[in-house]
Amino acid sequence: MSRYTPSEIEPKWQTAWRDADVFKAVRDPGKPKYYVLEMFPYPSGKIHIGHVRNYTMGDVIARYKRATGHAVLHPMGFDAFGMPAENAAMKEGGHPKDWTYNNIAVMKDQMKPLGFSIDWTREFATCDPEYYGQQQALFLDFLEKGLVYRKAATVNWDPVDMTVLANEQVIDGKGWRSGAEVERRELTQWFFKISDYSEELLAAIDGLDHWPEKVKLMQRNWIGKSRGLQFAFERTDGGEAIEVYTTRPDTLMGASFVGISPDHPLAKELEAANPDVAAFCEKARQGGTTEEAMEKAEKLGFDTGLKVRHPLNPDWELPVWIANFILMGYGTGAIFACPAHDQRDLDFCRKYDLPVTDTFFALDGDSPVTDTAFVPPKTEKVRWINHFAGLDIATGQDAIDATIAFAEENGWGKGVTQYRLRDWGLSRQRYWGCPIPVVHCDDCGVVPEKKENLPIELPYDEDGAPIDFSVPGNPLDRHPSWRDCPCPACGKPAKRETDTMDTFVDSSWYFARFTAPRATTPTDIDEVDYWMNVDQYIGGIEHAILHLLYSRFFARAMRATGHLPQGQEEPFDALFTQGMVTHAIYQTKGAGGRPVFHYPEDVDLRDGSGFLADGTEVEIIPSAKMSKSKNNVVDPVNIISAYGADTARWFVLSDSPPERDVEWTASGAEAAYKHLGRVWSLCDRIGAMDKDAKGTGDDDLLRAMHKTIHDVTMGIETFGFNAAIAKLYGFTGTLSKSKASHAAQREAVMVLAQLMAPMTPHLAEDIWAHQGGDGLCVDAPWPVADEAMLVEDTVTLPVQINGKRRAEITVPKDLSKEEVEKIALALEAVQKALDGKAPKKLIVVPGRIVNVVV
RNA sequence: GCGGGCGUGAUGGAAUGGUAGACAUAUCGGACUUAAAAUCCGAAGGGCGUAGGCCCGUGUGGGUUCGAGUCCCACCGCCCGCACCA
Repeated sequence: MSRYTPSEIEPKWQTAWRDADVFKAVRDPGKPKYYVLEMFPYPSGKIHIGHVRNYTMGDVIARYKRATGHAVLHPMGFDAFGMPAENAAMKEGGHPKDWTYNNIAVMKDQMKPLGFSIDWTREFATCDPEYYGQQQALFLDFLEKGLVYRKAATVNWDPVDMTVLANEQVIDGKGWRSGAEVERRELTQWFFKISDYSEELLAAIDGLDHWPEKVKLMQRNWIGKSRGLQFAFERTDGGEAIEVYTTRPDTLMGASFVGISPDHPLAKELEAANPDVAAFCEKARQGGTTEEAMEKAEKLGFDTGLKVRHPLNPDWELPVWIANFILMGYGTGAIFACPAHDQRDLDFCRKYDLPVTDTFFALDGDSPVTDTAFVPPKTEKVRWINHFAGLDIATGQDAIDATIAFAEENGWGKGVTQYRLRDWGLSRQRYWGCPIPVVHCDDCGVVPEKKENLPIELPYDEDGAPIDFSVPGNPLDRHPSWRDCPCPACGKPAKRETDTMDTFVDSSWYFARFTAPRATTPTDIDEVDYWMNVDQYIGGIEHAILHLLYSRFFARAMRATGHLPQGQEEPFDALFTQGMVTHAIYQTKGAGGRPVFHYPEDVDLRDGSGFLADGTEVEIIPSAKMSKSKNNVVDPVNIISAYGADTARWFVLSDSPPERDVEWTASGAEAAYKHLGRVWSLCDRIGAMDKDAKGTGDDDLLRAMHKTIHDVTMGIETFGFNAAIAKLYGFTGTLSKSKASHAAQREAVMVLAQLMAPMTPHLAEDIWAHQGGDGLCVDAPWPVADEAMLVEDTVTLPVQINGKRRAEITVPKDLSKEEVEKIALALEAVQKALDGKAPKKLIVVPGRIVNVVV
């Protein structure tokens, strides 16, 4: 052995691990269990360098936990349903199923050379009938428990593609694929009753001690709990009173008008009777339901001519308007407006010339502004100028609480808790998804499919003819025979539900399925009881809300239906959100000033500038997200063939903290490769030494080794992979300069191999074998730092004068404070500073520092 | 608008309130070489000084402390999330 050749050693050790079956997850009552999971990939057909970083982090944890005596579960699968497969079929022909399984095969071929410690026997794809059949069983259990229901809902409808679009698929009010103006349509859809758990999902966030604060906050905001007052405005015409909800009941004395949503029952009633109202509501409903669309929408109002009475003063009449900015889905779909203390209401009132009261709140010692609405802060002291009978002065939240109490006492309103969280609409008018296992029968209505008929499989073809995916709409809907089936209740001919489930459903319970992937029920209680929860979950911040919230809901719904034991309703004990791998963009200006993007291999980097072959300087935009159109994508396959998996793994962990983005640079990858080569030659050199060679500095080397064990262990435990790698660089340097005995150097290099093993497992294994280690490195227990070796006999203390370092002294580690003081005071620099006077103060922190205050 | 996070050399970044800039990249110098590459050794925050050394320095300003990159307050800048939610 003389050269580091990853292309030889990596396959060799992967074979050795496979032959020894070392990564099979085995329940072992004698060991603590550890379940580490990375968010599983969508099988796009190519692994991305971001996947490499994600799975490498998980692999470091998994290998480390294995070495520290845990029974580890580290599985992998594919989140395989979804639109890209259908889009590919539409564009290029072929079948979504073939496309998906081909991609899975290709991606596995790309992942396996990376040497992850994955138990591949547990692999599944969510499009396997075996998996989605169990998902259908879960659905039926949820249905029975009342956790799934059908209702009419407003959705984004693409009239050309004839499908519902998710909000993200609506761009500027148009369908992202067809370009057609999106309509809002009432459709009967299936919903998960996630709102049943609003309070529980919110409250339990407090217990997620090992989740990023940022993610917890995003979830709290998403659930959006608010406390307010609900009450009714009586109509002067004696019609049904209008219920409104407000979080600022304290502004009631400034009410100007009552507004209702165009989707409010009253608006619909008026619409039927009056074409003008109908025309307005039609206009108001236009545009998508996206935030973007609503942001741009102009505020529109329509005076219904109706009047209501103020609850505190029957003589005070307010007009009723229909306004496009009022959402039917929040509160009661009706509001009262207080222009003095709400900017949006003020804008509306000015536009339509509605009454505006004086402000009646003021900050203490501060006069309210008159041209813009003054929003009384909830948290600060506010003086309440006008007041209700019996209520005088209140401050902030107290004013709100007082008004609610006042309304309840007087019987005209009640305190209500609202959540922003909506029930989860799961119906998709798509082929490539999990069929919803229900049947529509003319006599029996909506009937659940019998469990023994599961899985309800997607039809591959149309009774022998290929399915035509180029026709818009859902192929299931026009399938000649798949729809037809007997009613599970009465046996008469009936029709299947043709909607499929949102793909987020698939990823909401896969973590539980990994514990028993071949079970004939959704979960095996013994297995989930042993392996769940996921001890460490790792993935991108982009899933901070939906995927994680849905999974938390699913765990609760699975608990309610007996698929998870009590106490496992929070599936992820610890969550880590990793940053992206970025790459610089190299661009020049082309015709018409349009940017032209250049591939990294076409750019010559010198002194921080980049040049093309013809000498043109390129503009370098650092740290950009990788994008095909910007020509800055790094393909892991190329990296592995050039440098090997260990280099790729080492590099994506080095330099940047794992939660932050890391910029891929050619020089950085090159440096990682060189370093691994140096470690290799070091091992080679030590292997060639005379076995009985004596040397000097054994103690120093072994102390450095134990310090490194300590630091690297801490680094891995705290996700400080970049810092752990820096320590390993340092220790490699120490070892390469060491003149210690062969025995000491051999010990050091074997520990080095073990410490590097989670990051660069193949290299570690090879060093281990070369030095004659027992068995496989992967089976060796993690080295333990000897506490005694971490403490030096002598310590070097900095001596500060007034907090600035001026000298240092080297003293025995347990020298008394008094002795240290004496030595410090005797220093020339200290004597000079003291100038014959006694120090004002003398601080000695043993083993740390001396500070002389003059 | 609301909420959160982050500002450290040329660059990515280290640093339980205790020697700021570990480690790495880029740069420069040296060794080896006919030469280059590779490899190895070394320098390097800024300023002043021949030197011993001194002064300044973690976005800006203040505060707490013997001591602040780290804690507190205000401001500036950047990034992210949410948002017609009544």
